[in-house]
Amino acid sequence: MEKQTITIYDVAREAAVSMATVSRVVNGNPNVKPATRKKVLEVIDRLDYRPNAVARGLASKRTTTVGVIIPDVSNAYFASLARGIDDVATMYKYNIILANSDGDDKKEINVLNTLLAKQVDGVIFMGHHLTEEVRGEFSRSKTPVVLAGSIDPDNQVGSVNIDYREAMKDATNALIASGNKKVAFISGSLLDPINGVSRLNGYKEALTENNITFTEGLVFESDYSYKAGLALKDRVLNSGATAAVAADDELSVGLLNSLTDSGVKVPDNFEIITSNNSLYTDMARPSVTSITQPLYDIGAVSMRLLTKLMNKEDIEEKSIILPYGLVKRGSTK
Amino acid sequence: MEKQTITIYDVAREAAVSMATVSRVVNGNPNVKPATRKKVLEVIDRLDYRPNAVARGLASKRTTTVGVIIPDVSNAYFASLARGIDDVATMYKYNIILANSDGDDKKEINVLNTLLAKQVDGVIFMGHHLTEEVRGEFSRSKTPVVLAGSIDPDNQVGSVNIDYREAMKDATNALIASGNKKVAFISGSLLDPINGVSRLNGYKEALTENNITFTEGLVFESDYSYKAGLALKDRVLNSGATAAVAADDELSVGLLNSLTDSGVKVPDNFEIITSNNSLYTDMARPSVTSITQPLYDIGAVSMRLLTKLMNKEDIEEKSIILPYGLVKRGSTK
DNA sequence: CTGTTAGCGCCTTCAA
DNA sequence: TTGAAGGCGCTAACAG
Repeated sequence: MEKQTITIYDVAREAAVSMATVSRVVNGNPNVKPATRKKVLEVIDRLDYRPNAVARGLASKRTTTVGVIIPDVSNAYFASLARGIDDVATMYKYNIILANSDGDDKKEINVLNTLLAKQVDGVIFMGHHLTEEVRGEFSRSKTPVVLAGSIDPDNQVGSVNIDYREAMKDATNALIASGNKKVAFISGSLLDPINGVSRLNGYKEALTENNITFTEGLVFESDYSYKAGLALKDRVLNSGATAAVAADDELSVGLLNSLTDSGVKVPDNFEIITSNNSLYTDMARPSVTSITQPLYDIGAVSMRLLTKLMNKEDIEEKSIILPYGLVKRGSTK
Repeated sequence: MEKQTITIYDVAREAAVSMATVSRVVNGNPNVKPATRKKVLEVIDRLDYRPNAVARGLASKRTTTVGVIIPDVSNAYFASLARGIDDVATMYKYNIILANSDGDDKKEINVLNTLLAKQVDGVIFMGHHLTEEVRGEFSRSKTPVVLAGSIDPDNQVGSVNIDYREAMKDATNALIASGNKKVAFISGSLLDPINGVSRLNGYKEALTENNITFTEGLVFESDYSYKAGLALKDRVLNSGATAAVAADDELSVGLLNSLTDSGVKVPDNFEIITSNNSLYTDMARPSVTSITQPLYDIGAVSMRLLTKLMNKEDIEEKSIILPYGLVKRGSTK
């Protein structure tokens, strides 16, 4: 037989009070006489009573769990965000349902729907782009949403990011300042606004400021992976580039290693600046100069923003921009 | 006002059938005449009805969500496991509530309790050790549990691992075979059975087979981090060791880099074999020879095992051991 | 193949 | 400060 689950009703009977009273002490409602509270608490302890959160969720319409849609937890960038999210969630007594989407539109929609079916109180979305369909679901649902490390061109939902455009501009300028005339721009899909709009524009602005003509041939659309970086070497060298700004660390280290392994000296003959300042940049030899992003904080602040939204608090600004930096390492002169 | 949530009752009314019938089509019960099924489906579509999973959970006593307790998602090793877990969970229509514990006993207990309060159908636990308290909760609860990449000395719950002892023995033997007389053993806390029992025993066995006397001075208890690896260099060199087997990749690369940076040639003057074959081992220069563990699979198989447990299927063997390997890279001769 | 009827365990007015 | 009663939205026998 199933172990008899003990309910609020059992506690009420044993303590000789009503369910309502038990409910009150369980939920910390102050309107209970200390004496009865104590009595109830004792019975709860004796019976080892555990409130059923599902029943509570049904009755109260709050589940204290939020959905987190992430492209891939095993990617260091997103994993850092996720850690920040969970820590703040825990702090505010929420749990997170984590779901990997691989950045795939269909999966995102599916996952979002099951999350909403499970009545999550809020959703944090990470992804390289937002399809119309996903945005449609967001706006038709009453559930608050925050984008973490992801751009929303329309700015309809909350979001937390750094200024990718400025950061990329700074990185490009730094490379130009050290004498590079041809700086390659390497990113993931340019269809993603974070690359095709924010970062690419920052890159172009730097060129313009330095009177350098933009060339399509120096733009490389790739994959956020170490392998993709390894594979990029020849194309990059053939383009005549003597430096590169890249949107991903694994990608950058891949490029760096294949360059080094084939005899190209970094930074003497080729310089690299990457974007995420993950552990990879520090481990590589030479280590990689990088834009620094407060990844953990982006996650943490996103979750904090979401708690406010769920709480229907007034929000000054739904689109939060966090500061970035640039840390110089061995891959630049 | 809140957007009026539409329920199974609304659909029943509009389709002129009973709630039971609607429930049947929603749940794919075959006992419904195709015509009525079609009719109901149309109404569902027209009303944009979404079943409420919380209510379903309360009524059916199944939430189709499992709890995953993880020390730290931003650690590459655990993140890989987590990805395997989520993929298989999705495959079987489950979602995962992910909770970071930092390997802290208190947090583990807390998290486990809220997970159980939320009526998860099962739990996957990852952690370096299992406290008595946690094991107590496991056994007193009816909820199935599987340990992923974690040892249970008592073997009371399901688990999926590799044979850490044999793997470490092989690695140590390889180092001895290439001429090293003094091989350092570097791991996390020796209080964790995976280190203090499995791995250390494998290391000792290798020594014994080669008539080498075990020395406490060659055992280094450290932290699973890059920094800890960097900090270990002097102590390791002072011990007279000419090689090391290590239990963690970040740790290993830290040691490797601080060795290289201070002029010690790897592998000529010092050899290293690490344990997890993460991307770090491939990115490092020289790259690091490693035991290969099917991390993703450990996660995936754990979740698969859990589905069987939740389904009350007969299990041949609750403790699954997956194969490991050894991949030679630049850190060994 | 379909409908009726009880709950699942808890919260939340509304009275007392 | 406490209790009674009515749901929350859905599933699960059990009839028919």
